[in-house]
Amino acid sequence: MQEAIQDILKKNQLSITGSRVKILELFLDQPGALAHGDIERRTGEKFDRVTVYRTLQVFLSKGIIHSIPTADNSVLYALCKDECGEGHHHDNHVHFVCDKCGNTVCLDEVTVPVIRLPRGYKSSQIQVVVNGKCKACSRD
Amino acid sequence: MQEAIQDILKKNQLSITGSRVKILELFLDQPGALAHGDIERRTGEKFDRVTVYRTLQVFLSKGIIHSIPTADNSVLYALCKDECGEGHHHDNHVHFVCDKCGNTVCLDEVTVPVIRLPRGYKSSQIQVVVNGKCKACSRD
DNA sequence: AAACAGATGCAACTTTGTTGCAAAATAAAT
DNA sequence: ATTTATTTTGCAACAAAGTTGCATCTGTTT
Ligand SMILES: [Mn+2]
Ligand SMILES: [Mn+2]
Ligand SMILES: [Zn+2]
Ligand SMILES: [Zn+2]
Repeated sequence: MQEAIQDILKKNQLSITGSRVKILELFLDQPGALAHGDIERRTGEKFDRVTVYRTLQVFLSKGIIHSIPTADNSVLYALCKDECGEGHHHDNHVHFVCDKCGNTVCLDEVTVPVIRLPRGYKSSQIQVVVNGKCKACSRD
Repeated sequence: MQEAIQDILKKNQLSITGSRVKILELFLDQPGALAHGDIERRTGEKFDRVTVYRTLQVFLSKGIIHSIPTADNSVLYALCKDECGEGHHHDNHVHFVCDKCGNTVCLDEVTVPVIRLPRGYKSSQIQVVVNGKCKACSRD
């Protein structure tokens, strides 16, 4: 685990620091997406708010995490599983937001569909966010 | 024009006030989506910021406008063209954000596709946001 | 161990959004 | 047309979210 984290940081030419290790750990420890606030809480406010912002920005620009748009316009982040790198993200999967438990997850196995646009429009990226009940919540 | 606006407000049992008329006018005057900030600017800061927030909230709850999630998590609003009403929105169309001119539009003729979810997931709503170049911007 | 580059924390600030309340405007009743 | 009742508005104060500059500290390289 600690090794995997150090690998990720080294591969992206980032120095290994407390906040980066801890925040990466949070992402690797659970399957879903995290909001800035979640991270502050789960680190026990050990790091300055500004440091968390900057760490997320660096991870984002390096292609370690990607951001997820949601219907209520809160900012969520999740680990990139494909081979994303500095500048080029390929996270063309669908995101799912559970209305009951609030969790947001990447559905890596569900790729975004082709959208037929009207004449003249050129698409560069497509974001699909599905709301509903997740596996756990639709059982009961 | 003024009549159409009054009709909309009456139909939704809203009193006819300066801010509501002016803000509806803005939406009717142009084809795209508007952010809160756009509205403040285009009204020439004639109305209090709080009034604009409350007006948008009322319009949203009445089904006069709908909100659009974007990749950069800014909040946009656009007129509902279908028959949306208090509580029930049916804005199942794709949204397009132009990376060049920044405009966001409703592609009313492009309906959101069916998404096959993994076993156990139940969907209640699907948001599709396409980025790229709009008709005007892809010409040059 | 020393030197350098980069990351952190702090303070100060901006932007965005919310709430309570008195004053003003609108709608309804007389 | 006036009065009354109901909404809406603007203001002030606040809270939350995000940004920037700068001095200090930490990690990396030699
Ligand atoms: Mn994802
Ligand atoms: Mn729309
Ligand atoms: Zn759930
Ligand atoms: Zn354009």
